[in-house]
Amino acid sequence: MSIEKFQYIRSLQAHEGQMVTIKGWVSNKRDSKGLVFLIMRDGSGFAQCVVDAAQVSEEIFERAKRLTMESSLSLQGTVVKDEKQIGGYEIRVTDLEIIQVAQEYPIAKKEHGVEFLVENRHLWLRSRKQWAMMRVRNRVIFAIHTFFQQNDFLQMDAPIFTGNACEGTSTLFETDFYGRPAYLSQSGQLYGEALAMAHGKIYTFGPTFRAEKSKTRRHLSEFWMIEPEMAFYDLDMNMDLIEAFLKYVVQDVTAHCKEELEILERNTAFLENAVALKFPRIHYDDAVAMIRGEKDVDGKNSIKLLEQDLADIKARIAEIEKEIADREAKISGGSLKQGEINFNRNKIDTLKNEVKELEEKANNIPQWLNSALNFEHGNDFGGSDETVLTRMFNCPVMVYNWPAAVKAFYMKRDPKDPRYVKGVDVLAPEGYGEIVGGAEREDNYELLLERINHEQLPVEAFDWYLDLRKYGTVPHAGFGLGLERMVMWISGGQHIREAIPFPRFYGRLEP
RNA sequence: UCCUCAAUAGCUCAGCUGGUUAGAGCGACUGACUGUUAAUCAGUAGGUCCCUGGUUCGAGCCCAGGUUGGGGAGCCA
Repeated sequence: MSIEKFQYIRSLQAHEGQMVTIKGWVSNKRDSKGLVFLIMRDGSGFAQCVVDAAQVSEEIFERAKRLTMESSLSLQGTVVKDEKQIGGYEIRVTDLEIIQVAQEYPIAKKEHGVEFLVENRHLWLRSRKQWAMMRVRNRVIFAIHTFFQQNDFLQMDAPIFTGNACEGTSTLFETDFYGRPAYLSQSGQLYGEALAMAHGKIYTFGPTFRAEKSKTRRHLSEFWMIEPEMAFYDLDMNMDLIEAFLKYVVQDVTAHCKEELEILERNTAFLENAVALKFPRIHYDDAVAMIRGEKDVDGKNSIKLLEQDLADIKARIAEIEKEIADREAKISGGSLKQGEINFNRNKIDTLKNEVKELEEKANNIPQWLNSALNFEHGNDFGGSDETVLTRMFNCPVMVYNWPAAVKAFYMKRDPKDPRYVKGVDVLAPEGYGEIVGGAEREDNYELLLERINHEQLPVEAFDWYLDLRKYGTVPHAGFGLGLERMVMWISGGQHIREAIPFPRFYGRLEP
């Protein structure tokens, strides 16, 4: 594009040795008598810009000195290669215009608490890790569209206002629709099925809403879901598609977001290995046996692994506590310089936080163990059961053929054993939980009607949906992917609220 | 809704067994320093100890109730 008369940090490489104009913000600053080091960010990346009193006029040097964190400016300078720098290049400044000297910026370089950061989400988004996370999200979205478009899927949108609860289970947000109650959609799937009967292969990509009072790092009240629906697909084809799709997205993101994943300190070797493996497909019955520890996988036992994890965490806590005590002894020893004392204090702060998190984990594991050991065949998996199961694998696992009682009415019965439905859940490794839920749909009018009645759902609300089984019904299948959970897994983040620009969850409506 | 942990300076935290005027680091501000990578060094300002009630000669600390937040369960992507 030739609209801009300035350059972006991302493209500095192409301008080595040349004069460039950069417009952006001060993300950090260090100065001494004759030098000011500005870490500039311009949205495309970060770069150190050096203002040398010997090289610029007194006025320009004074301007550089006046800059505060997050001040906005435009500067010119020469691009110089410097391996030590973030992007590999730095800028020797020759001219500098201040756009605004920012007021005291609330987000400091030091660690902050979660609540403070979420409260300042509109500013937090500027910091390096959040910047990287949003770029990963962007690439995930792009890869999803690319995959489906290249495979002849049409993107079609489902409505957000709905008159009925599609699954009737989860809690819905109620709104007023011209005097009638309407609900914010919790899935576009039923509409996706109608669209698949018109276009063959489609996918929806839109926001969904769940009024669950969940307070965990895996839940949001508003999140984005991708729901493909394919005519003439059965469960096996569905699973083939899910596997190919997930692998494509992961490979595309790891190939195109190297810098971002590095900033996020993501272990990409794990991801690359995960998508090189064939995703295990496990029958529900086998999964239950594995969770209970009755069935080993490659010599690994779920219960023993969990017990080992607990022991490891406890050992780690003891280790950290010893380090904290050592550092405290050093500080009170009195022979340290101020700088060393500060360094040790900061280190102790970080270590204490780590202990806090480990202790929370250690508190939860016994409950998880209990839940795994006493898991009853026929139940749905809880969050901890998923973790217990996926802990044994280094890639996503697919659990298929679920007990009909715990799954939605629209899932097709397995003709070989009608106690089960042809549904599949894909569980991400490393504790990220369920990222995909899918199924072959019930395509028989009578059986579907029977299920709707059995679940005591209002039949009249499903008239149009039942129509799909009257006018040329065909076998079909589809699935739903939670965008933020996918972003979380790929980026290795700790909390789903970091995977969406402005998270909405229980108790959080601003900013 | 349940279990569990927490709330002290703008931020992250310390504050011992209940005892006089509540501390540190970071950030901000002033100054020193030619290459820093969370720079360093000296100094200055900055407090409704979440709220209400109680116990006590005396409460940041103990008790009761509440509010807000973290983690988990349930539910789910």
